[in-house]
Amino acid sequence: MESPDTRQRLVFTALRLFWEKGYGSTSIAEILQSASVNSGSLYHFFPSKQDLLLAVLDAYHEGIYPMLLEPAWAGIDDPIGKVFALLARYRKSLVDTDCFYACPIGSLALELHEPDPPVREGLAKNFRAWVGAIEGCLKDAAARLPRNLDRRSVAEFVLTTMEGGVMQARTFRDVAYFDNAVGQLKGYFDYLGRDAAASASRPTRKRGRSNKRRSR
Amino acid sequence: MESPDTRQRLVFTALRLFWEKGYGSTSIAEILQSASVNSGSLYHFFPSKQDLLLAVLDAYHEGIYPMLLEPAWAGIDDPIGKVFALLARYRKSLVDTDCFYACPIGSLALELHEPDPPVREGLAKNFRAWVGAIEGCLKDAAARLPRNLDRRSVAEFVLTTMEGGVMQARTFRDVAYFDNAVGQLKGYFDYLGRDAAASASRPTRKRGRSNKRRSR
DNA sequence: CTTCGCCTTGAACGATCAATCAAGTGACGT
DNA sequence: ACGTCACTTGATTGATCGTTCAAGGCGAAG
Repeated sequence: MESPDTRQRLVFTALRLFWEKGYGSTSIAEILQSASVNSGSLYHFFPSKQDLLLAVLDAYHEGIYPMLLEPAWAGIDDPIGKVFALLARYRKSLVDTDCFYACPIGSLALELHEPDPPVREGLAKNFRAWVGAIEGCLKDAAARLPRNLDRRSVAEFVLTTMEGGVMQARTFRDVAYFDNAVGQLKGYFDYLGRDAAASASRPTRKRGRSNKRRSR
Repeated sequence: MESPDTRQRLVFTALRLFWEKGYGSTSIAEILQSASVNSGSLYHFFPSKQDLLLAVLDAYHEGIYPMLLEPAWAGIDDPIGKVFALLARYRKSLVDTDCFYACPIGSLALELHEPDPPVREGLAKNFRAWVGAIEGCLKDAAARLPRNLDRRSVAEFVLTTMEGGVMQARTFRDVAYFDNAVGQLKGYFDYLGRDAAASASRPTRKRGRSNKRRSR
């Protein structure tokens, strides 16, 4: 495959290296060598390393649907099944890399302590897209979840579980920690499902307890 | 307070700086200046920067009970209350630092991509101690949780939730994301509590479904 | 052919990094 | 008084960092 587009090759190479080694530990020289590009070309397109990072975050964001969700959801119709199919994809990523790499955004989010607003926004944008996809599944699940359950909040919690599970699996180099996180989340969903079924068979009781989100 | 112990001053200083800026972004020179120590002294005690990191991880491990759990649990007897009191302490840390810093171990765990076994073991040891403390609470909760619920797995899930919630709160610079994670976890615990109460009033049914952990 | 502008080349720069080391200090045992 | 040794001093090292820049290639427009 020929790749005449230097800019794109740089972004993809940097994406891979940042994923594998983190942002701070990936040197410009390494990116240049991996992409077979000279420093002048890089700095022609990106004024600084941080601008390259921003381009990487954009590229990742662009790829969330076609590269992540689409393949993960191939042949899966059940909306809640889609949620766990996506988690299964991260599991595969962990297993394939001996529990080294999974979600590049999460790693970058905790590595970058700088307050640079554009970088943070790039990370946040990725998280929002991911959560939005899960939220869509939960909305599609309709009556299988409690009626007044805040779908967005639960979707954020799925991200919480995924990232926390990945962190532990990486630290212990054991995918069982990720499996446990997913298993507990599954338990939570089971409870939610039973709750929805129970209140459906007992229509419109008054007591309006429910998982409402706090104001933000 | 006088501090004649150079070694200890180095460890505490490094602990603080690693917490604030991460490991890779904290230079030896910065540690030396902050601790008012010369490089020769540092390298007298620690052969390399990584050895200093190991000492920091040890020190943090030593401090988990006296510096973290003890103050978080002061005046709290309810075991499940202790779990959420600990989470509340991380919340306070987030609020106090404008959502910059909370759990130093989690940040380091995702920053350090190196496979150095001793470092990973230092991180894992800290996680294990934390999970062990939560596990103790869950065991104390006794009948308020389903009888055959795996306490260790749920304790690991509490860590998952905390770390995932901190990651999102940091990225969005908004503690509401941490609050949501804790709120969802609370919802899960509510279900577990109701489940325990229900099966207690209906003693010893046969169907032994339950949150068993996978083999590891 | 000339000119212009995009893109590439790659040596070089100053800053900063972790780490070194020869020289020294001072408390302590003998 | 002397030797020993744990500890300190701080200049210095070589490597590596992100970044710069003068020079040149090259296709398209005039």
